[in-house]
Amino acid sequence: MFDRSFFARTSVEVAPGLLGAHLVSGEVVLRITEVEAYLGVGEDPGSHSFRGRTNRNQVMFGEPGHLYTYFTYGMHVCANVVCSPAGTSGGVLIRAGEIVEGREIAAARRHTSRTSADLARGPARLTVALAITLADGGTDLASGPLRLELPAAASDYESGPRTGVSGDGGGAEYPWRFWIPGDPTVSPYKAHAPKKRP
DNA sequence: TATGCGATTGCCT
DNA sequence: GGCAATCGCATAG
Repeated sequence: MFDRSFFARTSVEVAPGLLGAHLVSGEVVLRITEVEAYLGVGEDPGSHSFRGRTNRNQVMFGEPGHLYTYFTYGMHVCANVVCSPAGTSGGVLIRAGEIVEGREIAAARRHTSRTSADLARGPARLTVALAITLADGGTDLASGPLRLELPAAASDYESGPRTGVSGDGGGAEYPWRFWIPGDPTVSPYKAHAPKKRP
């Protein structure tokens, strides 16, 4: 099932509802176990859209329920689901999940992972496992080979500070990381490296 | 135009 | 546990 209006709310409201959802990419299906919410213009210093619309983040200002992809650290692609109504911005970063179908295909793409839990544990790892690239940015996740299927029932979840978000006024104080408790595919929490104090 | 760093990962010690 | 890899984006000048 896919309900567009589900995504037309703030990313913090949407994020826990994505736990247990299936992200389908061709033959490979991911069960989402960990996400992070990023809000919009002027609301969230950790968000790519904090300073307004740019060429990179423009899809976050479009129709909710689409895919926002970005390139980082010179080598990695991460995937978000666009939230909040068109004209406003926000997104939910898919941080980790369990491959529930097409495990052999995903493992072939992820030749460095040794265990099945490692296949899609981490935002850049799961895009490799699902073969999601920058070219998939803007895709409508309602239908097609790359799509999102919402869970029938809400999952239990825990929340805490986001990973990789700087602590000094960067929005690390907000508990906008959500995960399914006890799931082995949830990435271990790692606080952002503190900046040097002169 | 120049420069610093990031919503990370994997290899090295 | 520590750090290199690697380049697009945003900010400063």
